[in-house]
Amino acid sequence: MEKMRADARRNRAKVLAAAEEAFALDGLAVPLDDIARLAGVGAGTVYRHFPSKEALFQAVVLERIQQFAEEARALATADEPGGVFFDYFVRVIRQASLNRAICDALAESSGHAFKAGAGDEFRAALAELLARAQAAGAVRPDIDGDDLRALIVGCLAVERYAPGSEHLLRVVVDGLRPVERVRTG
Amino acid sequence: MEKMRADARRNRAKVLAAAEEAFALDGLAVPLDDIARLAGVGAGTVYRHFPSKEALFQAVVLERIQQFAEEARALATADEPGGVFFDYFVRVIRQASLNRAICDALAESSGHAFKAGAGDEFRAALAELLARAQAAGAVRPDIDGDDLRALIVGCLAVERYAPGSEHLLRVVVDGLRPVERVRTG
DNA sequence: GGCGATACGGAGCGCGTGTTCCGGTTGTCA
DNA sequence: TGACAACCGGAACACGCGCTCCGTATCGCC
Repeated sequence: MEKMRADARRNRAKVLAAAEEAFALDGLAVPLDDIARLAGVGAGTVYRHFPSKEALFQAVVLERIQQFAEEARALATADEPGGVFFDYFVRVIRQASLNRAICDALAESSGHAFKAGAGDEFRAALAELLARAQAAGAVRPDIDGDDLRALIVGCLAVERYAPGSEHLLRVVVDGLRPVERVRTG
Repeated sequence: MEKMRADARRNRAKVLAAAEEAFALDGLAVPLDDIARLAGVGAGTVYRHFPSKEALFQAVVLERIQQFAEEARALATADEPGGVFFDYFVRVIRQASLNRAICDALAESSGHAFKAGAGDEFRAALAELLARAQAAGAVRPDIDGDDLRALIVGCLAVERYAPGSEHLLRVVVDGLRPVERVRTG
C-alpha cells in the first residue's frame, strides 16, 4: 500500500475523499458509480483499491468510530462522570446526525457486519463511561451498554425523522437520569 | 368491487391475507413476487387487484392505523389523561414493534407518501391525547404532536435494534414526564 | 353445453446497482 | 528512451425487483 504507483495513490485518495463526502450525505445507499464519478475515476478503479463497496464504506467510517472510542477512553478517568457521560452522549448523537455514514455504521454494527475491533472498542468504551456515570448516581442503573447503543440508534432515527429537534434529545437525556422524582403521571 | 367474479374475489382475499402476513414480517422490503407466491397466485393477479405494491401495502395497513386513531379518539374524553396517554403510547409502540408493516407505515407517513386521511387522523388524535395529558401536568409541555410521532419512530428503531428491551421504552416514558426533579447529573 | 367476457399465470421488460473484464494508457526503472 | 508491469476507464454482466403483456383457462349467463 505504500509502494504504489504515484497515480494509483492519487486515485486512491480521490476515491476516499469522494466516498467520504457521498457517504456522509446519503449513507450506504449512495450508488458506487456516483462515488466514482465524483472522484473523477471509473468504477473499475474503485474496485482496484477496495474489494467491495462495503469495504470502502468501512474504510471511510472506521476512523471516525475509532475516534469516538478514543474520546470515550480519554473521558473515562475524568471527574464528574455524570456530566462527562451526558456531554459525550449528546456529542456522539449530534455528530452522527450530521453524517449519514456514521448513522448507518452505528445502526448496522449490531448486524455484526461491522469490522470487528472498532465496533467493539467503541462499545467497550461506551460501556465504561456508562458504568462510571451509573456508579456516580448520575444515570439510572437499569440499563447497560447495549441498551445505550440502542438508544443512540433510536435518537438518530428521531433526528432523521424530525431534523433539528433539540428538545427531543433532551427527552431521552432526562429519561436516562435516575428516577428521583415525584410521580406526576 | 362487489360485482366481481367469484374466483376474483377469492384471489383478492388470498392476496390480502398473504400481504398482511408478509408485510408484517418484513415490512415494505418484501418482494412482491413473494407475496404472490405465498398467496398462490401469479404476479399479474396481484396487479389486477392493486395498482401497485405501494397501494397493496396501504390497503393492508390502513385499517390498523385507523384503528389506532379510533382508539385515541375514544380515550380523549377519559379521566386521568396522564395515565391514559402513557398507556396508549406504550400500546402503540408495542403493537407496532410486532408488525413491521406498521413500523414502515409510521416511519414513512412523514414522507407524505401515506394515504392522506388516515395518517392525519392518527396524527390529530395523538396530538389531542398529548395536549390533554400536558394540560393535566402529566407530560412535559415542551413537545408537540410531531415530536411525539418522531419519538414513536425512534422507539420503534430502538425496538428493532434491541428487541424486547422493556426498560428502554421506560427511559423514553420517564423522559416524557415533566422535569420536577433534583438535578443529579 | 356453448359462448363472450373476465380473470389468471408467469414469462419478459426496464431499470438500477454491485461487480468483473479487458483493451488501452501511463508510470517507472534500467 | 524503450519496454514491462501496473493501472485505468467504462462497457458489459449478473441479479433482483416492480410492473406489463398476452395466450390460456375459468366463470357466469342463456
